[in-house]
Amino acid sequence: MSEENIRSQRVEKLEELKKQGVDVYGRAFSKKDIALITEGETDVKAAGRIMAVRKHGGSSFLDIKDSTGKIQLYFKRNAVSEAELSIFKNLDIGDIIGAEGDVFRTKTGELTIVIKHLSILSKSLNPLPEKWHGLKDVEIRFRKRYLDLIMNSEAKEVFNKRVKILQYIREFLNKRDFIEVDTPMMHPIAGGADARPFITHHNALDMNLYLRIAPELYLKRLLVGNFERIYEINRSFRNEGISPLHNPEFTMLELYSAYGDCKQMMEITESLITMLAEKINNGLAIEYQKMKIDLTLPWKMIKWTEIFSSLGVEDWKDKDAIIRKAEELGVEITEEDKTDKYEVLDALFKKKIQPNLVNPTFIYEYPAEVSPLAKSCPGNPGMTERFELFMGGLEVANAYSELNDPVEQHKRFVEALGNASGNREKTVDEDYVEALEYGMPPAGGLGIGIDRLVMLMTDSPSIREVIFFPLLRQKK
RNA sequence: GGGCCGUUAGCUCAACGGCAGAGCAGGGCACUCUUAAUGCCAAGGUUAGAGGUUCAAAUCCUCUACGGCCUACCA
Repeated sequence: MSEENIRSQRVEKLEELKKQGVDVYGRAFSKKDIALITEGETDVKAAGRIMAVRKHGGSSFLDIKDSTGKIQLYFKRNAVSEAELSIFKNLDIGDIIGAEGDVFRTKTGELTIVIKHLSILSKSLNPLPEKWHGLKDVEIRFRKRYLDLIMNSEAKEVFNKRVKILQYIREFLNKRDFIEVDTPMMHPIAGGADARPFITHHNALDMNLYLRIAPELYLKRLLVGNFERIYEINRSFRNEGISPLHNPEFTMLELYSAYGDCKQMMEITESLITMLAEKINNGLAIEYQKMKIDLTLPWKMIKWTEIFSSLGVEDWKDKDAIIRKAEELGVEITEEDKTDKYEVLDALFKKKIQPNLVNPTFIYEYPAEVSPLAKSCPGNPGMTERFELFMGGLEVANAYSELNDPVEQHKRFVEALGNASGNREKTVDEDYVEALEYGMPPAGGLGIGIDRLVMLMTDSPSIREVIFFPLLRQKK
């Protein structure tokens, strides 16, 4: 049976019902959530999508599902009106119906509503995927996520958890007197991260704009404006490769606490993530892709420079020594990367260290040259008060004491222009520096990748599994 | 960007050089406590698309599209 034939058969049923005066795409229906329905209730109204039908002549059973659960309906031909019998005859799996009746248990113990009244609330013209095996084709799962959500309870569960994680984060931060703000997503200068931006154009103003790659510089302008504890759960956009860890648009939490610092951010990170693990996974032991992760506090801390000395690099500033070590360890370095010691260090770290960071680990004190927005360590201007958090081999957070010295900031921006790796367009955000010149309080700032956090909390191997509609090429 | 793998009915999968098949869904018939309901009947295909090799191609080759993984890129 071709798809077109199935559809036209269903259209015929729809026309048949319309002819009988049935409103096939119904109206408001005050239903009780299926999960709340209990044995013995009378005249209960339930509504949902038909997931299965088992007909036995005059007696039939239907399974319907709403957002809270699934329940069986018992349809007896002689218990309803002629009009309702006609509706029943023209039903298909996938249709959304409303039913009213009494609740009992069948011989086999299944909670069931005997239908007294039946209405159709939405006719489904396309067939649902197979009831037993569900929908497996990943391409269809991502392109038609609604089908994935209808058919695969694991997928639904992942997104339920995502929703809750966002909700718990807001509760947590609000309780700590942070307020949620929203800042522009269209920036005249792309700043706050080193990433290739998407470019767009405003016609009336005839100006190019960049979709934000990070909200950081706007949030810190708010610190200048006397907002002291702020956060934004933001969508940011980076015009780079797509991978199981990267989607062009992704969700990040950024928060800033005036008069705080890097250390305070560490405490918030630990409290926030352990709180989430306890609420989402009922404890501090989680499993990610067969890795057992223990979130028990305190978390491990490793100084950034120690990573490299532990690998046997005596002086991390000695580029040739690092390259030699990388080659010795079998880490391939492209010729282009060899021109920049941070690229080599980064390659070494990503290949040899990061995969082993299973239990949460703070790597701290990063070089200023790769941290242009972070405050230097006292007495050690080359290094910054900054950490990144890794767990399950994934980078999940990045935080620092915010650089609030405008002269120093300007200098760092200019230096970053020179260091700009690859073919990034770089511009010094003079407007941001000017804001700092009015005085920004010392502050701690923290960024957490929400998508990756959701991956960890739901044991999802790919970022596409935790984003409702991941970007895919257009289907031709 | 490069490499490897995949794409067969609406869905889940067989067939792997010799007539393209099954289960589910859909249609018909029977059946008033079933739950992957059951039994019987009938239907459903440009094997992702294009080209090539061959007596013969879903199957081998080339290209294209889309997807997945790896890699590259990535503060």
